[in-house]
Amino acid sequence: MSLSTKMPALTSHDRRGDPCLRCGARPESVCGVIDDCDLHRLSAASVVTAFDPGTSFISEGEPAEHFFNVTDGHAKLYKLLPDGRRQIVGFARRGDFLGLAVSKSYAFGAEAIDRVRVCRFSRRKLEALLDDFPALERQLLKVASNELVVAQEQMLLLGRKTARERVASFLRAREERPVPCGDGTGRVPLPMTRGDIADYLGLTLETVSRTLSQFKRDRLIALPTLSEACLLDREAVTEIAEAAGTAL
Amino acid sequence: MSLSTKMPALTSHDRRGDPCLRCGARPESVCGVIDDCDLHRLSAASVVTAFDPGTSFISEGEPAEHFFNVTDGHAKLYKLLPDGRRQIVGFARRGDFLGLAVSKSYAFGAEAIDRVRVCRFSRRKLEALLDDFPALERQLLKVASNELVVAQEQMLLLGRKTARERVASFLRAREERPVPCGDGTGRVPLPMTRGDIADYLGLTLETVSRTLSQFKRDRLIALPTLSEACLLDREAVTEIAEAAGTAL
DNA sequence: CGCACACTTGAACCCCCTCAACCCAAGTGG
DNA sequence: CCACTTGGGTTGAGGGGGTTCAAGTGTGCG
Repeated sequence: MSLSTKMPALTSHDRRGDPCLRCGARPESVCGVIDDCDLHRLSAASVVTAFDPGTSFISEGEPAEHFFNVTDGHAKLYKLLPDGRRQIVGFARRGDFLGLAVSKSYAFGAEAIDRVRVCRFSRRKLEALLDDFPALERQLLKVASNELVVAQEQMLLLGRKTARERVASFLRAREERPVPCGDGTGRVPLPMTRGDIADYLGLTLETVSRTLSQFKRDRLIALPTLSEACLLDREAVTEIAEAAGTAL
Repeated sequence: MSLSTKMPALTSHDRRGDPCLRCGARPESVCGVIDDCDLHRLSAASVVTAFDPGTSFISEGEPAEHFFNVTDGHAKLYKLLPDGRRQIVGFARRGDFLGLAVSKSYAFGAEAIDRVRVCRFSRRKLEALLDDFPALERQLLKVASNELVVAQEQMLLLGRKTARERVASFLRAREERPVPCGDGTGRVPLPMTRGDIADYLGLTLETVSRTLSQFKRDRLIALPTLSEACLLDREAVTEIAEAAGTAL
């Protein structure tokens, strides 16, 4: 990748050579609020790293020395109980910022699902960046607020929804916006395992599997491969997810 | 509505009479980061309001025009499903900032438990304050991050803990720091009803009641009144909450 | 191919929910 | 002062949704 990028000797203000400038994650990430001409500050503060599938790159409870910006791949974020019970608190994809939980130690662990690429910032350097770019800080506040809303929605799911409703909600939430599945039905990539989905929805993997099979039998979805679902009847799935049919 | 609510005549520059200066919530709230001499900017932007018990002062889905800073009392924050199922996503007390979820509409409803007093800010005025006081913005980011950590802990509770573990976790989390109960055992104020606790923990009120009774029978807690618990055996309750005894 | 791992499917069980009765304290009004 | 109401809380019996345990069935990759 790095070969043949004919770069004129790097000056602090580089014209087109800055890696952040070409980063595919930039438009979907907090970096988007930084002007092109300031991007070199970002790239100077960050280290690009990649993790193989299954690699755990954040450990719950460890000192939080780094922040991560995911530029490619998927990761699961989880919390554990001493006896091994696991709750996945979120999945991170391109553009997601990890480590927002500004405290002494990480509030959750993170493990790569497929091959994950990240920009890593040290705590110190990120704080310096925040001082210099108020827009970045405001963007982080916005991101954190949105995460909070998502987390509250998940609490409703975990506390009050049935298995059917949870799985339907999950499918709707992970549906990709731009890419419909064949004839306009929603395409849902599922890079994680059924067990991961179960630990995200507060169910067992058997219940997730059974419910997906049920949806398939009812022609609500199709499962062309293990790692992809198609919403054949978006309307119906949405209704189940929002528990709309059971009202009254 | 109520008697004798004489609001101190508010001038934009009050010398020592600034209500924010005397506000008991200030040290526990985001306002704490504002210098004394700038406090008048805060009080000028806010309107003090009180709500009777049972009053709903935020409705989920309504346009989010105001932010609230709770200065006294307790409120429950909740989300509803169409058929009436309810999930309480948090309880707000003195110093808590509501409406952080910066979006077009409120992500949850709020209802006063006891008599609640708040400072109300319009969205527009708050944003102006954020522009002028970067420290306030940073503090909000900190608060939001902490809320996120709490939310993730609650996801673990809702998704993976047993009823016993949930109730024990709740008691430990709501234990008041400074005021021990009599002989050093932890005092836990419970201004909310059993039904509220149940909707917070993803249980039924019967299960909450049964579990509390069980704890009482086992001499782990005492229930001197309906709205107060005492942790007689903090150690044991903590162990149950963290599922520490069940490991291996 | 063939192993390994993930997923599916089935049957029995259990924790918590549902439904229902009862208790108790605080009003309220005659 | 007591009968009645009301709202929250407790306790009990029975049932159900999801889990647990246990085989099977792909499916991807060496």
